[in-house]
Amino acid sequence: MSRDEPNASDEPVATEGRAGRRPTIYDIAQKVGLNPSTVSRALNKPGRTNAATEEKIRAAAAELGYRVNPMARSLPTGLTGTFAIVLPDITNPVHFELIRGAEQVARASGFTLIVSETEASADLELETIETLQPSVDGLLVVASRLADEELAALAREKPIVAANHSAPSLPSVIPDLVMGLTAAMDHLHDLGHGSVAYLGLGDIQINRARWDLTLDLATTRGISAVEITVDAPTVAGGADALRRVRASGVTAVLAYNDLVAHGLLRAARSGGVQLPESFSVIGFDDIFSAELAAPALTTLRSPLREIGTRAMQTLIDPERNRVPSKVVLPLELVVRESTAAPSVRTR
Amino acid sequence: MSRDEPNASDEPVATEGRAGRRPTIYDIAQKVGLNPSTVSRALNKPGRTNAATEEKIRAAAAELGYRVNPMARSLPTGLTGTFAIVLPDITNPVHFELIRGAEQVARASGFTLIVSETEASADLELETIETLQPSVDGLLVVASRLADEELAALAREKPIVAANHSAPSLPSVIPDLVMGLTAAMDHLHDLGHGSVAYLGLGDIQINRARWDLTLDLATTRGISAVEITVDAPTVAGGADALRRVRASGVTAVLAYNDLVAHGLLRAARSGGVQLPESFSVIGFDDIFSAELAAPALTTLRSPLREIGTRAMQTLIDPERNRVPSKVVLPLELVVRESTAAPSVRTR
DNA sequence: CACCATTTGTCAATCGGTTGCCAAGCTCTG
DNA sequence: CAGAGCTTGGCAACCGATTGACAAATGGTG
Repeated sequence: MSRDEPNASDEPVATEGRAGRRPTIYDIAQKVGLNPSTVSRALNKPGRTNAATEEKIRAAAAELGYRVNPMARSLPTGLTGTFAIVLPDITNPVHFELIRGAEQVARASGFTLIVSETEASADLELETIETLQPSVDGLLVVASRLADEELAALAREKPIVAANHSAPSLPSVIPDLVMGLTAAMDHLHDLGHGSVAYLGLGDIQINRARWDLTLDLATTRGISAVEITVDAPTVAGGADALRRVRASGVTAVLAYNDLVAHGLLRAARSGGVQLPESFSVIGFDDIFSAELAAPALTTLRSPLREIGTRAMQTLIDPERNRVPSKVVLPLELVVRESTAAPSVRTR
Repeated sequence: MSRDEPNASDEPVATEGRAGRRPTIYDIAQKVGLNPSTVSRALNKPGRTNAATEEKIRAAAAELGYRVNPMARSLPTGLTGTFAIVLPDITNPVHFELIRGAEQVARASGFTLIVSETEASADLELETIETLQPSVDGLLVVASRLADEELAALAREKPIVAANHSAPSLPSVIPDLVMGLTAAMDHLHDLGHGSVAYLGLGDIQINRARWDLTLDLATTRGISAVEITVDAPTVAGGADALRRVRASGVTAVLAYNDLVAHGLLRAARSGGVQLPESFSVIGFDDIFSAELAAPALTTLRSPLREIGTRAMQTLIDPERNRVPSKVVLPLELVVRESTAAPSVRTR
């Protein structure tokens, strides 16, 4: 099988298009002596051509190693066979499972997935969506920083589905905050906590929803609640918040996500602060590392994978992606070691 | 701002193409009274048209909100402005930073990134690459399961760069195994270990390279070495291996990656096995959760982000992506709590 | 056997850009 | 002021598919 052209010096190898370029439907048509349009129909419109003809064409296509050129196809049809997922931060483990869920559904249906990161910037998110729109059949926006009206305007161009946050004008797939936060507050209340700090992200929609609800549920139970804002939803952001948490005097903390909780745990450990003796911590999402931490993290398990799959299914289904439906998935409390009764100092 | 068409029942809203479709260069041409080809040149060939003309065209384009249609452009040029990254498992944190590095470089150069997962299957990887090829200008394959010859054959179609594993026929970007594993073995040797188990993945290229080298370095130092194969490079795979690790009687373990190491740590903790007293563990990659584990994981820090950026740079640069260059990046040992001298049982 | 209804394949336009070639218009020089 | 040389814009072909309209072929019926 040795290639017999090692003397390639004077060959037109420089440009990418080598002589034996990809076969097209014209090549197939010529080979079987039919019109290209017949080839196109044989390959894509079942029943539109004679079974024998179709078979002959398929055989020729297989022999030539033909593959449809998605770019060429998208021009007349306006359909690209591609979806994009737009998220604030690729490296946040929360998004991995979500991406995977979306990717698997897309691929199973023959679609390709473009992934794009917005670095948690609204401007960049807008720019990204606009740039991507001509190349895709729809978009999945995760934890968007854009206002509902902006998203609604963009969605007039191509369908958009919101994942992990709620956009009233769009179909959205979100975890059941009421269910999850109720369980978390009940848990703290049962343990005897009388105060809680919510470690949040400030003024973005997804964060507002959580804090408002937390406040409601806490006061209903006679628990005092304060909000402490972190700079970023990351380990570093959580670590930075330790001083303020301690200063606040609360006995329990509800973190915006597990990364923030992890940061708090790590800062506590390296600062010699005993957890959960000094204060309890509840995370959000249940990323894979939650159970690996010390102490293992009590957290709200978000059905990330399913959020991704359901969101992508909604996007693919033209029936549903236009109406602002809302899919709410269960959010369960997973109790591990980072929560305990307050003021039971072991030393 | 209330939309005045709630009575949409008889309107042609069903089909996606609404009346006010995207503007094209023909619209711009008409608006300024010039030929579409002039518009195309004004927008893309700096200096090819009169400055005044260009300005007029740009103004019209901006006013119309024109955006080039990537699909239409790719047809005559054969260039898509898109790259794909193909990896075995999206949810492995190892790949996050790598993806992010690649994505940032791609975006900074105006390219779009497609992400595709192969579920660690060679067949699926081949299928994926072939499917994606017509849609992209090149591919980044991470920890490929394909043989070098297969990759070389595929690379004749579109450029391919290998990341995190070495493919002799392709440009590759890899961590410096010799540097890293030497440091790891020196560390174990200094601590006084006389035996080590390598927790590997079996017969794939990236794993072979590590095990062969580990074996060399161990024997040179008079350390006995055995290979223990895990089913999957995951937390579950690592947890499963605990029994075999204990049975082997080694005092130290080198894991294929941090996920496997994490699994081992977790299984040990829940099984009441004290670490690092019973045996030391060294991971690979230094994913973000390594320092969060208990005990915090000693590991080889792989420059994931930089692997991603360098690989994407190589892919973008037509000078380099054809020659099988090899970029080797430093792999450093990060000592934390999971390694200690052997047989110093604290109890 | 004439005629109509289906099936099946062909023609040609189209999607939205890019680009080689050509010609008109301009400037500059001798 | 004629001619060379350069700049600038226009024409038309082309990339690889899809699809509406139509015609040829086929089969069935009275």
